[in-house]
Amino acid sequence: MRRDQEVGQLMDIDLSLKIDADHHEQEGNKEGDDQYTVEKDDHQEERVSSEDKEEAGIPSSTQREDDDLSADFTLQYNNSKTEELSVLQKEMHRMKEENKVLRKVVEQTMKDYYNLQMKFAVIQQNTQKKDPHRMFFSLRNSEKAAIQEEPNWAPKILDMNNNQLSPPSASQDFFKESELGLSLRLQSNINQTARNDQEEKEENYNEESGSFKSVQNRLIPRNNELSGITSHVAIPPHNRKARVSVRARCQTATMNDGCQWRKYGQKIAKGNPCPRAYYRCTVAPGCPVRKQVQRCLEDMSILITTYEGTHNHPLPVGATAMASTASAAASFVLLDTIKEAANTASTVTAVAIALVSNLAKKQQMHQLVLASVECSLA
DNA sequence: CGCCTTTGACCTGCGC
DNA sequence: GCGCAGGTCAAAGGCG
Repeated sequence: MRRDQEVGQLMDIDLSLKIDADHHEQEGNKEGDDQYTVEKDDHQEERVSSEDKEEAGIPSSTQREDDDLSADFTLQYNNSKTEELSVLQKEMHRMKEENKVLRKVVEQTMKDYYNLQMKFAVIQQNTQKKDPHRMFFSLRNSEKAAIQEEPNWAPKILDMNNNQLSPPSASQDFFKESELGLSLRLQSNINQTARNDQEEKEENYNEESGSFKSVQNRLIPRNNELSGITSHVAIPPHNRKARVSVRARCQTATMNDGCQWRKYGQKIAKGNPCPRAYYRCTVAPGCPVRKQVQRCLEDMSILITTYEGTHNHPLPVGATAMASTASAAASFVLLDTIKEAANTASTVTAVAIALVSNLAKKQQMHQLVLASVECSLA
């Protein structure tokens, strides 16, 4: 019901976008017409002025020189007006072309949205069949890929969800174009009964062990597959601290997430020569939030940041603004535990999204941030 | 001087 | 119980 409202809101947004685009086009045409009208008016005025001059019937015998000058002036005036008219007509033509392009973009966006809606419905049905507590959704901001991948897109995601790993081909297909892609997933591990028990035990074991390596191993394929943002939030069983890990391309030692951190330790983890740094939140005294930062073994440019705990203070402005994204995403889901986990992940999710946003602004889409958010058990 | 990083020691949980 | 690995503590030193 609430998701329907969200979808409805999205639809409203898209519809308004279309309306706006249409409106713009109309406005553009109207503006063009207006310009044309103005031009016609100018011409009429011009003609009227000429006629007025002719009708004025000024004596010609003694003022031939003045008449010649006046004729030259009128000729120049007409030439400049003609040039101006042609420039304006070109401008109008250009604007019409621009409107066509914009219209296509809007139509593409609408198609994209419609496809996403269909996919969401399919995913919803599948997840409800498999496990009523496992929610899953994906949002994408793209113009072409969604339509191109239409037939197999949702099943791929579901396979990825169930098997943790997905075929490499899926990764290339998923974002084969260097476009901005956003993918956000919420997943509940509570009362999981769909899969066989052994598989569940193994997965829970990996998560419960708190092993960074296990988390990392699960994340690598997923992020290779998504050249955008991947947020994966797994809700721990009751009375467990949510742990959120983020993968992002970052050249600096640590990601700026809006909070203030104090380093309190460093370790060489087994299986990764890169040292793991331990940080504690120092925004407020006694804040229990900690984070671990480590370079990815497979790709040193990727920084893996793992957050643990919930802030006992309001987030700084930068972090708060970014935090809204995951919280909004969490509102899709009714389970409070999922919301809680999303709030835990909110800052880091938002950081990744902000990074992507900045890169997009700078038109550096080929350097898309790879980010992944995952809640595992503490 | 206060805050931060570094780093070795210590604690804890888990598997065997 | 022992060993291993992850996580934390706290002293020492650096920096502004």
